[in-house]
Amino acid sequence: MNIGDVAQRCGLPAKTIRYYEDIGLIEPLRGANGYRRFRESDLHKLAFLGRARSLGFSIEDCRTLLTLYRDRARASADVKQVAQDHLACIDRKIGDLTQMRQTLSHLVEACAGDERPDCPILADLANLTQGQPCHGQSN
Amino acid sequence: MNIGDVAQRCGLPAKTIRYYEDIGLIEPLRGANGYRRFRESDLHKLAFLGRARSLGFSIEDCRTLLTLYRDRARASADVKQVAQDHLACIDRKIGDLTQMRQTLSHLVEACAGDERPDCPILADLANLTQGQPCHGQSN
DNA sequence: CCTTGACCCTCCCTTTACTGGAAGGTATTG
DNA sequence: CAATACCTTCCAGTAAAGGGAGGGTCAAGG
Repeated sequence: MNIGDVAQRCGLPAKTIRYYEDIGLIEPLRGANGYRRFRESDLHKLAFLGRARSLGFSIEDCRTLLTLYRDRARASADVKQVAQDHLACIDRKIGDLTQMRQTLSHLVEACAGDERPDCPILADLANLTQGQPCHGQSN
Repeated sequence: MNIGDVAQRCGLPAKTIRYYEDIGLIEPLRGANGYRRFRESDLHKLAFLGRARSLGFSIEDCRTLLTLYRDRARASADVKQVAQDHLACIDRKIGDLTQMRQTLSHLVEACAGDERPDCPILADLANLTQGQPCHGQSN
């Protein structure tokens, strides 16, 4: 299989597949013409990677997960650890974003949004010493 | 004021302040020795930037917001638009992360986390065609 | 006067996970 | 045999800085 077909089948852009080879996540064979030749196992790995990435795992996490996947003697605890760490990371991000969202939505609601220049959003950005908003805790 | 004092006062690393000058967000003066010399107005701008960045605005948004801030003839509608777009962006991110979180937390809960190799997390990553998880909708 | 240490300067590399494009080789189709 | 659609590598760029090298400057102390 050439890269185009693989891209089609696993839903990853060809560029990304080449990149994954570059960084050593996959090792497709090469034909006499220099084209990459993908086996089913490569396709499988790429699907694994695509799925892991879509769950937000970093490339390094993906590398670890692939290794664990290949390792028949793995402990599921190791996999779980990776996933839990990532979950914690996601929770942190959600928390940060939720904070921002709250502050921002208050400000947006308070803004008239007309032709006049007065704007509580700008006022908030301008007046506050970092980390001390006027309506609660900031970040 | 030298960059160190400014960094102290506005809570941004000196590196970041230099970077903001590089990309044209601020224009501190220069002393005869080549050192940057910051006015109060620069400090003010930097505080503004720090606050805007902490709310998750992109650098380009910050540039726009600073321009609007400086423009006494602005319409608050323009500011509101920027903020609303950003809010929508945040909501999208929260949505994506929440999706991931849900799938991932299910998987983590289902994983024994012991020394045995069997792992529903790996099974999920390996078995699924992209976008079709076994327990509901994926992404 | 000289040195020491704390500043400051610029410049370049690194990060994450790709994406885009140029320049060129190959395979297929008409 | 040409056009088109593949494929190849390499280089550059993205966001928003962070790290560190190599070197200039400033204030204080001996």
